[in-house]
Amino acid sequence: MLDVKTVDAGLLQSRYRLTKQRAAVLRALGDGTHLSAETILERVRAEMPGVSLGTIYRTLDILREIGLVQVFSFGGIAARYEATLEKHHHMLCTDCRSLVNVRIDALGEIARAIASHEGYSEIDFAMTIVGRCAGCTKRAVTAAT
Amino acid sequence: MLDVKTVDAGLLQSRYRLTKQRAAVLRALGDGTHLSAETILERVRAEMPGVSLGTIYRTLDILREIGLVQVFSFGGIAARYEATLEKHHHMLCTDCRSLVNVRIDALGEIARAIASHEGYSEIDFAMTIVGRCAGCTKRAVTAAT
DNA sequence: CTCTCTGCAAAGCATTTGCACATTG
DNA sequence: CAATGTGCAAATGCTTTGCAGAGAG
Repeated sequence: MLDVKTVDAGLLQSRYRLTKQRAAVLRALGDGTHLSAETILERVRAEMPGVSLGTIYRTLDILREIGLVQVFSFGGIAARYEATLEKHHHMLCTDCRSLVNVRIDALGEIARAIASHEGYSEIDFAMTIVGRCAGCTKRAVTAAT
Repeated sequence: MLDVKTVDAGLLQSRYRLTKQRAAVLRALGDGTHLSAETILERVRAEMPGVSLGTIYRTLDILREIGLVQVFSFGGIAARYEATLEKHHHMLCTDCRSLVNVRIDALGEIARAIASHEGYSEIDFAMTIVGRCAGCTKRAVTAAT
């Protein structure tokens, strides 16, 4: 989890302030990963009622901008937010929609080689593996019997 | 481009009919790739006014279901549709939002290894490289001078 | 004649935005 | 005080859906 110092430093470097709402969003993100804006709102409201969804989105966008949170969005599913500094990829279950982080170190080299070959600059890349997780696979097999 | 035989066979295998509208959607997709539903609508209406956006979406969904079109969707951008049977990945320009296909054969093995290690079944995977294309990079550099 | 398809318009969902007021440094 | 942040509600953009009539086998 991100500590307050890192966050504060990040915000201050830009012109942003560390308000109660923003701190609450970070706290909400802290102990869980891959939360939707809606879920984050619920968590934040638990300790600070009256916070609006708009503020959640605005905060998440700032945090993404300064690099403290990463966003995962994939066809039609509401975006999921995660407070982390580590580059990683995702594995998504098509049944239960659970999301798991995976590190795939080999990708960086591959992606950069392809991108620079095509003249692309300021590269980022994201790999998403889509399938049926172990739990859902077992459930599906059992149900079929 | 997909020929009518392939399409018709695909549709007939399921309970779907090859209507004029569906044929028009396929024709619209044929010579261009990565079209949004809105663009497809324009093209279809050029030869068949009165077609509705709902029909476009319904058709695209059927074509995806039977495997004749692939959908690319990425955070906040309208989905792009492409009529192709070949597995591939994408490179997206953050400035002009152009989309380019890339084949990265090495990924299959990597993805399958990771997925099966975690117990995932029925795997698919998608890599998206995000950056600034050659054209936009040049333009940005020129603008900065 | 039955089943599938279509256009239309309305609804849905996630996200963004305008505005007046509150808060911060 | 000047700049930034907030809640609220309305607006947006993309996509889906219900329905009644049209078309296909």
